Amino acid sequence: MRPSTLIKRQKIISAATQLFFKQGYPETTLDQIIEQCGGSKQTLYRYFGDKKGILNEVITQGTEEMKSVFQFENDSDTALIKQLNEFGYLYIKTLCSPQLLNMHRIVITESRRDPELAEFFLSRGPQHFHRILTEFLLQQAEQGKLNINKAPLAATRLLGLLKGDFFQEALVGLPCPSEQEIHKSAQQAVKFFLQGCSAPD
Amino acid sequence: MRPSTLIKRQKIISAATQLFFKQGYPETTLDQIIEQCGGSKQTLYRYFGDKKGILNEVITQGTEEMKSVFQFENDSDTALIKQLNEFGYLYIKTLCSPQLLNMHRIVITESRRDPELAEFFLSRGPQHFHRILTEFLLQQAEQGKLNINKAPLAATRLLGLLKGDFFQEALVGLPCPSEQEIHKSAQQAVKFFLQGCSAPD
DNA sequence: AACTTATTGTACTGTTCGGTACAGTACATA
DNA sequence: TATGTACTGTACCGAACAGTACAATAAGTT
Repeated sequence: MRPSTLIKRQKIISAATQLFFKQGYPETTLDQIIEQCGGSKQTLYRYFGDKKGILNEVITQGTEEMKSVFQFENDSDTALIKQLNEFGYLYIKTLCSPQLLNMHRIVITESRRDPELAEFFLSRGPQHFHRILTEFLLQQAEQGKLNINKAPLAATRLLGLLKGDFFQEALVGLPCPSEQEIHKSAQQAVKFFLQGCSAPD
Repeated sequence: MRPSTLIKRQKIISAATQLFFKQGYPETTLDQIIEQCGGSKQTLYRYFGDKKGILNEVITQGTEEMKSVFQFENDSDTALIKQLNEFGYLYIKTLCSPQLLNMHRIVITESRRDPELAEFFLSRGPQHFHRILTEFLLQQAEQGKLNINKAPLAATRLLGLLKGDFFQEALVGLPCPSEQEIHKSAQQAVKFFLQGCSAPD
């Protein structure tokens, strides 16, 4: 494969990503994609087979980017609550970002036709946050800083509290919360979470 | 308006509801609706104007039904935790029912074109639960059975915990939880909630 | 340069589907 | 039984759009 081919391929994906996330998947026509990135429809079919092939690539790359959003510091000096607050903030912010909201919407719609898409998206996107949070909580519990005996369940609790405030509303198109609101909401949810953890499961 | 007209109208709505919730809104054609309930396309346009007019009616009636799902007993003898457990169970069950999931999906997709649809659906559907829970919590707090000073926020917390386990996954098409799982999940969430309430906001 | 392979642009196909036109039929009311 | 209104069935229109055919052209390779 020529290097120019790879560049072109990436251009198509970028254009498609932009359009899918702005207008939605069924609303975006192949001609629009081409108009944006140049080239010919024929090329598009050569690279991706069909329209859904493009979508798969868009979701793949989109979720890939998400993974780099957050990592817990392995710094045992930083206070637990501070780390959780930071995590909560980034979680809400990411989940309510136009990009992830649109990906969610597309997956919700298209998963009917392609159930694998849903699992793929979930495990790479939202569940990624669950995994790293679980790992962190487990580690904190082992160090005696946190009183939980089922880390995955505890992670679900915290994520639920964090999602609770805005996610459902944002998904149906209500305006996203401001930075300040996200910060405040994350802090309150974390506080509530830690209080809830004070008794055994 | 003749009585037969009302019956016919209702038949169309029922057929549309069934098809929309089974296949989705864009996937359902007007001809399919007619095939199911008899009559003519012309009648359909006479009653509802266009396809979106049918959808509005479907959402209206669908949310209306939901309101009758749950009411707190005004029985101060029944234990708080028992009432919350029952509420939690019905909340998860309703939210993860095929009917409400499909309504959610449709609203998520269509709200782009019709933002009012989202607000309409939210306030009649999901936020209805928030309202009655808030009212109940307020009442319990006044009776000194619960230590909260911001009932709406507390309601958001509990609903977040309840949603947390299954909602996001169910929305993208993963299999719905069993009765048992819902029961267990509701109980655990309620317990966590009450623990979290033990400190002031 | 000669040759091969990848790419482009344009035009086209086939189909789906919301919406309309219209002629004919049931139905209610008087 | 006469008359106007509501309904039905069928056929059609027009637009949108995924996907294809193909001839012309650019880009690599030797």
